[in-house]
Amino acid sequence: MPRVKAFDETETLKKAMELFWKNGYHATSIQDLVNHLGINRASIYDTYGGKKELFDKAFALYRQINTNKTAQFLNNQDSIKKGFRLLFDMAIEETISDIDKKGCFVVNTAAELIPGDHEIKDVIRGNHDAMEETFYEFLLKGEKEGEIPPGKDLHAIATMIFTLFNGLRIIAKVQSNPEKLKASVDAALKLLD
Amino acid sequence: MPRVKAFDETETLKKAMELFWKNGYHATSIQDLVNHLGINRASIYDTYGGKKELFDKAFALYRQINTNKTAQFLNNQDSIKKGFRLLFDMAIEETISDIDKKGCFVVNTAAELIPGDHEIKDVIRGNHDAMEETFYEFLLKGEKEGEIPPGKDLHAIATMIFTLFNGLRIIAKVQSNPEKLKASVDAALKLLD
DNA sequence: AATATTTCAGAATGAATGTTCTGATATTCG
DNA sequence: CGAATATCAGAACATTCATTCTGAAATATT
Repeated sequence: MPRVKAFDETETLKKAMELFWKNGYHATSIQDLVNHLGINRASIYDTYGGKKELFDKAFALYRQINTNKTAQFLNNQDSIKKGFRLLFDMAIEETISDIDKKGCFVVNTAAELIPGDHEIKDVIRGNHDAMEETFYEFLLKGEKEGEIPPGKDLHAIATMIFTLFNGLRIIAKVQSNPEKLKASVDAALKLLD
Repeated sequence: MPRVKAFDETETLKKAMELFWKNGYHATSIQDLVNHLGINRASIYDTYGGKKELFDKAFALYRQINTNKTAQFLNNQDSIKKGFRLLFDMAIEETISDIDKKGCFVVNTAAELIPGDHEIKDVIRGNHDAMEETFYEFLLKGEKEGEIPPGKDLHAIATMIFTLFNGLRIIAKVQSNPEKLKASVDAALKLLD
């Protein structure tokens, strides 16, 4: 019977994710992947297909981890305003303290591969919709529980918060002062008063 | 005496700008440039240096055009809120109606070349600072003229508006419904009431 | 007309790219 | 053990890449 698979497929995929996340699709070569994944060149092709297939799988893994983590984090928050502030502060700190300045993989990919890649647009829009829905549900909960006064356009606010979130991930790649960004988040969250 | 230069250096640079803007740095090859600029391969090297030098010059041209255009536009606006709304609506429409979905060259470049390119970060931060200062001055004028009530943290609001602006340029690459984004801008501008 | 310089088309170069192949080694199960 | 499969190192391949070179044609000034 066969020799069993020696490396953890998901674990190795995570390494590929890190590399694509950091350098983007085009600037990551198969040789880079061979060097960092720790598995053989042929095994990459056997296990994941080609470079594009590997990227797609790594990108899907990121989205899954990211959306789950965000939804789960917000679900554990009592206060809506505090919850958003914490979520944003974490994102800011994450990018600013990251030596690699990876930012957000989804944002990076949208910027790099649209319009060149024809299928990625729908994938990313799906991710956006899911994130925005999470934000909206969270806002709705705040309205029901009385933390957010009634009568606000929560859909528009959810879109605006998500858009701001995307902007932060870009700006944080360049901005070294987290306090500046946090102050802008505070300003935005006044909309919930 | 010599044959005089036959092509307009800036005009050709604009074509290079369009190409890099659309496809990014890595996905644009010298061959692509030869095809689109309409000048000879050797002339590219003679006139602009190599690929990276050409990119840097094209990127600088974009930033110059863009910051000037923005400052000039805001200076011609009477109402602060209307001015921002118009600016944002224009940016949204520009990206959504663009077949090439180029978005914003600065945002794209930040996403693609940070952290790989060591010098681009400072260049982009400089651009951010200039844009944010323009926004702040515009807000300050609104406060002085009484359109914006006093006591607001205009620096934080300028950062927040600029961050939102960046987010819009990314989201608009994926979002086909401009009204959704405009509604989120309206929500954000309530901060100025 | 003679000269100097630009621009040209396209070949040449050498390195890097993604992908496939070869053959050896390791490991599992019957 | 023997058969089957995974993994390996590294060669092989065809393509693309950025860059440089060659030599001819075009155009300006003297």
